[in-house]
Parts: sequence; C-alpha cells; structure tokens
Amino acid sequence: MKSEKKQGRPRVFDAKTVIGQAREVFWDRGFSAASLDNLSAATKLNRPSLYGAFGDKEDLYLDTLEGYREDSLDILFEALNPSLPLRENLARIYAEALKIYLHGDTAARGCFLISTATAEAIQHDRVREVLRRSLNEFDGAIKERMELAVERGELPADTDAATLAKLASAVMHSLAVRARAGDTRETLEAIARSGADFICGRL
Amino acid sequence: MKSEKKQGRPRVFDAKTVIGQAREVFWDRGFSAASLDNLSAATKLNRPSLYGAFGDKEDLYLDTLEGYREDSLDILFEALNPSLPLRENLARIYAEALKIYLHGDTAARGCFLISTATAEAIQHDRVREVLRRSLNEFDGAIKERMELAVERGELPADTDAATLAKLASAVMHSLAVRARAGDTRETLEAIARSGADFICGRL
DNA sequence: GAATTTTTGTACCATTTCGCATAAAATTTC
DNA sequence: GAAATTTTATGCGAAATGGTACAAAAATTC
Repeated sequence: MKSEKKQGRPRVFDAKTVIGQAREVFWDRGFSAASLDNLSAATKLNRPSLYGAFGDKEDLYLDTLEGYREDSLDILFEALNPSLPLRENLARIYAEALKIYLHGDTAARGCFLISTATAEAIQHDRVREVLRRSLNEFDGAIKERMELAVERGELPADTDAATLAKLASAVMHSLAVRARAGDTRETLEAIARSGADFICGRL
Repeated sequence: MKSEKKQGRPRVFDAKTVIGQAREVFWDRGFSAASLDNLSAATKLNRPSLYGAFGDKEDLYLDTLEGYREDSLDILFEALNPSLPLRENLARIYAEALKIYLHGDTAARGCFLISTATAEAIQHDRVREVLRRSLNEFDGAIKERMELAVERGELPADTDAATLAKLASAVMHSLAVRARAGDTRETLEAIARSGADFICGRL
C-alpha cells in the first residue's frame, strides 16, 4: 500500500506502540484523570508530537479504545475455536479475560473498556458509541458460536442464541468489575466456572 | 441523641440533600471530571462550605458512594421479600435496577458505583474498598435468599448459594454497563428476564 | 546542494483546578 | 447585650491543565 517513503523528517516512534503505552496510562487513571504530562512521560513523546500525530486527548483515548477492542476481538475469536466443545470455548474466554483483568502494578486493572469508558460514556458520545459497539460485537461473536452449538446439538434446539450469548458476556462483565474491585483470583475463577456450567446447561 | 442545639451560625443546608445533589454531578461526569465548581453550582454551596462540611472532593465523593450503597441495599432488601417466589424476587431486583440505570437527562446513567467508582478504583484505595464492600454486600443479601430457597425446595438441594448469588449479581452488573453504553430498555429487559429464568432453573 | 516538507523540542499562554485565608453574618451561652 | 462559636461569602493564589507558536532538525524531491 504505502510503500513510498514519506517526505519530511521521519517519526522516531511507532504509532501502535505509542497507543499501547497511552492505553496503560488511561487504564490506570481513567480518561479524565490522565494528564497530557502523564501521557507524554509514558510515551516519551512531547505534547506537540502527540497532538500532531493523534489529535487531542479524546482522540488519542478513542484510539486506545479502538486498539483494545481489536485486540480483545482477536483473543475472543481465538477462544471461540469451533473445533472445541462450547464448554471449553467459554472456559477459555473467561480464562483469557482474567489473564488481562488480573494484571496490574498496584491493583488488578479489570477491563479497559468497562472500567474507563463507562465513566465517560455520558459526557462523550463517541466514547459511548465505541463502548456500545464493542459490547455488541462481543455478543455477536459469541452468538455465532451458540448458533453453531444449537445446530450441533450442544445446546437445546429452542435456545435463544442471542440472549444466551448476552448472558455469557454478562459473566465476563461481572468478572471485569469484580477484578477491579479487588476480588481474588480464586473467587473470580469460581464465578467463571459456574458461569460456564450454567450457560452450557448445568446439572 | 443530639437534641441540644449546636452553638454558632446554623447551616442553611441539609447534608443528605447536598450529598444527593453532589451524587448527580458525579454520576454524570465521573469523579475526576467533576469540578468543585460543578458541585458548588449543583449544591448551591460555595466551596468553603462544601469543604468545611464534607472535606475535600474525594471525601465528598466517598459520602455519595456510601449513600448510594445504603439506598441500593434498602431497595434490594425490599425486593428480596421472602414471601414472594425467588423468581419474582429476581424480577423485582432487575426491574428496580433498570428503573435507576435507565434514568438520565441526556443518556441512561447506569449504576453509579459501577460506572464511576471502577474508574477510580486503581488510584484511590478507599474508593476501591467501598466498591468491593458494596458488591460483596449485594452478593451476601442475595445469597441469604438463595439459601432460604434451597431450604424451601425452590432450588436444588446441592445448590451453591454463594456462587449462584454472584451469578445473579453478574446479570445486574451487565445491565449496569449496557445501560450506560446505550442499550435499549427492551434489550435490557430481555436480558433480565432470561437471566432470572436461568438462575431459577429454566426448561 | 537548495527548496520543500514533516517532525521534534522549547517555551509559553490562557484557563481551570483545588484549596484556603480572611472577614462578615448568624446563632447560642453567659 | 457581650463573648464565643460556627457557618457563609468574597476573593485570592499557587499549581496543574490542555493546547499551541515558533524555530530547529531531519528527511525527500528536484
């Protein structure tokens, strides 16, 4: 695509890397409490460079949300591998989620989207829109797998795949909130296990 | 108790009312993005009065969280009336939750705790602590009702009441996030309904 | 190598932020 | 009614904030 070298002084940074570093700052502090100084320090770019490359703070934040959404969807599709039983798919989704949520320097960080974007969703329409779209895409991906499970007889024929998928997501949302609230790994794993049991038909 | 009149110039405000007004501001904007000017305008108290009565911004925010926790627990206990079937208890909990979450001037506000406290939970230990405690108390209240349901035969004898209660809460957490993300009432009510079905053992 | 283009770094600016000092006002106690 | 006590109101101030002007630097194009 853009094989031609761009004229002018070359950038010393990689945009994806910078967005990843900015994400860490927003993840810990939230959008509003993250200052351009924080972001500048974490990315090692001075403010004019940040501004020139990504726009204002909200633009940059939206970029980090978008990156997180993409990364998460990749992980989700990986976990939804249809050659595995549905029960195993859900177990993997929750395990991957907890791997992310429980990481953190001082305290577990939870989900980047749920923990930081919800707070801004009222005041910033674009943030709410990314949040809404991300949640729906997650639901949609799981729904596809549920429909396949119905076809295969992994789930009862009268299953409402869309709603069941939303319940599967609900367990994940709760893990996200609880992780950031400081719940232990053991507690969260127990919720994940019983959540998967329930979705797949316990008893 | 404190029947004696306090010496000095009397306050012109009621603390509970002011905390309620401050809550509205924090609910819409989040803790960090809410300025003392916003709070001062909403409460009609000037900054020194706010400061004198409630301490700094974080202290005031903690007061609003505490008030929300108490209000919510009251509503929860009301909904958990043991003379109703468990299915009806859950339906009421979710209905009451949605009544709160879907209210808002510009967009649905979601849950005050989940939408605003999660964002601050990493940087402010006291906020994380209130959040953790609140979630646990909610789980605990529901668990009590679940245990009663097991005794009564509303639920299978081998039910893990504590974990099942956490799943019931999980549905509520998801409603909270989705409401703030802009999901429609119909969507949320469908999740609530199927969530209750699942918990109580559908099929 | 000169002109052009883009990025970088320094420094700055206007505004907002939180918090407080100080004094006036309103009440109780004596 | 004077003293003591608490709350209110005005206004200040130091620091932090988001954003930008401007010139130097580093590359490409011609």
